[in-house]
Amino acid sequence: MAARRFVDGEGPKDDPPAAGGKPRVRIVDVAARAGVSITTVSHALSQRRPVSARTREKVQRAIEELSYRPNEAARSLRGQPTATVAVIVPDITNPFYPQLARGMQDVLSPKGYQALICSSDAEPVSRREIVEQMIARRVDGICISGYYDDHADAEPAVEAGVPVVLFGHRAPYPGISTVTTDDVGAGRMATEHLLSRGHERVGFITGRSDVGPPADRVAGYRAALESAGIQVEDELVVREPVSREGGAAGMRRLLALDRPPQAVVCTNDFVAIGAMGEVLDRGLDVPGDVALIGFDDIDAAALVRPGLTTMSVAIRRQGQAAAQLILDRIANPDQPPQATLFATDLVQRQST
Amino acid sequence: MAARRFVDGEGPKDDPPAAGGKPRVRIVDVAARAGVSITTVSHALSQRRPVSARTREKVQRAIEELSYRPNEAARSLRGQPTATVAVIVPDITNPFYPQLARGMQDVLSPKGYQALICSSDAEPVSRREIVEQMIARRVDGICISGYYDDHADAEPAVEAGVPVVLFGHRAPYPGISTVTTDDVGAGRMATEHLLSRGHERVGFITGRSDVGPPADRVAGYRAALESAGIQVEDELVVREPVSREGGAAGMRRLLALDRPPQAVVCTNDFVAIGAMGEVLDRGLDVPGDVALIGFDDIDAAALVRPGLTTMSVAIRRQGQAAAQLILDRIANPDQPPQATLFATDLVQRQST
DNA sequence: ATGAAAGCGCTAACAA
DNA sequence: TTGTTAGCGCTTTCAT
Repeated sequence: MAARRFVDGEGPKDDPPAAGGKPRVRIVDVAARAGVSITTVSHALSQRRPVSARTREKVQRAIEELSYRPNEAARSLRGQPTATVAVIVPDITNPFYPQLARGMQDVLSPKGYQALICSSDAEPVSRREIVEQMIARRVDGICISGYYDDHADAEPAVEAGVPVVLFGHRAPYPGISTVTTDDVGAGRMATEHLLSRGHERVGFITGRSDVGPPADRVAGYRAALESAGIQVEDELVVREPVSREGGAAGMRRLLALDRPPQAVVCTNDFVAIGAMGEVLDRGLDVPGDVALIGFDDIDAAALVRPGLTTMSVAIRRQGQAAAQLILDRIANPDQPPQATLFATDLVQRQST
Repeated sequence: MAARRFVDGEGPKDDPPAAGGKPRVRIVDVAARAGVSITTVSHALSQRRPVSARTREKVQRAIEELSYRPNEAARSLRGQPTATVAVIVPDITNPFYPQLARGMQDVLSPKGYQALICSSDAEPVSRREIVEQMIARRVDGICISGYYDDHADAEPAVEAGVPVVLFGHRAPYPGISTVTTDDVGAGRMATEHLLSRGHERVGFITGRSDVGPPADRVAGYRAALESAGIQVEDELVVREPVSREGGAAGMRRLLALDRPPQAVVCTNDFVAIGAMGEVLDRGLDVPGDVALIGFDDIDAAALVRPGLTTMSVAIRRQGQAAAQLILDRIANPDQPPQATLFATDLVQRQST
């Protein structure tokens, strides 16, 4: 599907300011126009020292007439804060992260801060590289999300004295605040929900990693079964890629067992939706033959039919908390780092 | 204007770097450690003038030992490009835009550019404000997406000589390149698909706006009907909010007609999924009783059952094109702006 | 092949 | 209340 592409009408010399654009208006230009010194312009802007009403008025007008806008590079070179916070995510197309970013904006924007969202998905720029770049760009704070328990990438920020929040990390670390979901609790709650619906054989489709949220959720699952006096059977816990296809594959393996489970916990909603598809494709019923529960409450969880019961991680609220943590540390750098743990909510739909 | 960026009493304090973080390593530190001048360090880094192998070696080592990283603010103050491109989107939680951003990264990242994604959803920061802020931050290019045919917000960038691409705009404008979907063609193709399946009464659930993609898609729908010699009936075109709820509401209205349509075009996938839910909730069949087609091919379109037939806008590829356009103009600022029009693809699933 | 020094545009200490 | 001026850390002539 090649795009049809055509050159814009005419116009070799349509625009007089052919290339490059006009040279930018500087503070001296404003000062000259207003008939004052650059210091006065600077202070009229920052309000950091008294400026007579009449002078401020003149400066204001000059600024508008010239469309002046201070050069941020020069400002931050002088040590001014940039009023920006970097939000580093591993994959912008994973709907989880935009929600996180939105939550942060909920808090940052009213305070005059701009969130710069950086996605590290596209090589060759590594996450650490982005962190260092953001420090070099003088952001006032950094939120790093996505990989588990790896604070190495946050170190440059700590060293540079830039407030950092690690998202999804459990281990607090000197100088680093964390915001985390209680995944063990979530795994337990999901499993208990299934048990309470009368299912005794409960399976679990998880990822291939031994750490991070997927592993914690399995731990919660095991704990719930043990509390209920049910033997944990290894064959009921299958590992597959964390994706829709992985969910389908996992469900195929579970259904192929001699005694397949009546209910399955899936490590996230994509996996659950894939698993659901597999069940429905076989002419089986959800939740009649197999009940399903996922994690995250992505948009699609409410969109599929039957609606997917899921553990909601309130990601947006977590984003808000992360932003607040960063703001707090910007305001008070001496404050010790904090670890915030978020509980999850069961969102009951039709799949259980 | 942009003078005050902080809400009263909020924002970064003006106190000195009281705690946290060693002072940053500067180029002089590297020079001292390597026993050379800062000029040499600079050139060892930029390769802009020959440096003896031995000297470069020394400088390299000093840089590593000190973890030196050039201050970007100082660089861009000297007029250096920042190797960053701003991607401004209206709503980061709309899955359309992350795909766009990802497409841009596909192209930007291998060239060493970093995409800074800014979402304007959170008030009070307006889109224009973000554009100006990005210019002040000296990005090398800006991609603005989301609102229709409003190039006002792009003007500051044009004036500043910063390459801009407008996404989703049809009207080329002096100094501005555009990337657009052929929405009229898409509306026509969707409608023709339905007609070719034997449906004669085809409805349309659209948004409330008279401009932009939704309106264009309706125009294509009308054109297709006319080409087929079918009378366009106004009652078959209903306007509702562009959302899942809107889709359900629109479908209710269509089903309440004396002669309801056998097939319905929905202005996007959310609307279509809402409409689908309404049909299924009544015990009717999709596509047996009502065939449905949407636009955009969001993730959920493949996830729902029956799978939603939809017009795919290849958003990621459009992002790539937009990025390439920006890169081209960075490389050659005198080049006239271009307008790129993207055709759409029919993605056939089970809803038609 | 290497250095010294002049700014880039801004803020703030110091003067008036 | 306002102005003068010294840098912030870097790149880049212009010398050597």
